[in-house]
Amino acid sequence: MGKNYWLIKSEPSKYSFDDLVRDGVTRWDGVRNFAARNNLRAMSKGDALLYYHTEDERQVVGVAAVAKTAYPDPTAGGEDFSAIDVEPVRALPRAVTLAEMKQENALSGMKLLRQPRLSVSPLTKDEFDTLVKMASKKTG
DNA sequence: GCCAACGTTGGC
DNA sequence: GCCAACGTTGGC
Repeated sequence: MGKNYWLIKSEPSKYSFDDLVRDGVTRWDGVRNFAARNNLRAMSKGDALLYYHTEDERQVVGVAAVAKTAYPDPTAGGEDFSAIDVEPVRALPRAVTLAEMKQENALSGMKLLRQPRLSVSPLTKDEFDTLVKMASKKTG
C-alpha cells in the first residue's frame, strides 16, 4: 500500500508548525468531529501531512508525518475519539496561502476548500504534489 | 427518525 | 466583529 496524504489544521497561536519542530513529536488530540476522527483512524504510519495554519495566517507552512497511528484520545473523557502522534518533516520553502490555493485549478477539488471547518481532511497525491510544487515557486 | 435550534468554526 | 456553513443535540 502506498502512503496516503492528509491536511491537518492548527491555530498557530495555540500550536504552530514551529512548535512541532521544537517538540520533535506531538500528540494530535482534541479532535471532536466524527469525520475528522475517522480520517485520523484511516491514517497509516508514515502518511504525509500538510500543516495548515488557520486564524489570520490561512496558509500551509510545512510537511509533517504520522509517527503513530490512531489510539484512544486521553483527553476525550471516555468518549470514542482518537489521537495520533505527529512528527515534523520539513518546513516548506515558502508558505502557500489559502488565496493561492483557491486560484489553482489543480486544487479545485481539495477538501479544505469545500469544507474549511473539517480539521483533518484527505488529500490526493496530486493535490499534495501540486501544493509542494507551489511552495517551491515564487508568488506569481 | 426528522427537523429545528443551537454552538462552534473559520473566512472575510 | 460579523456572518455563513456545518455538525450536533434534543424535542417531538
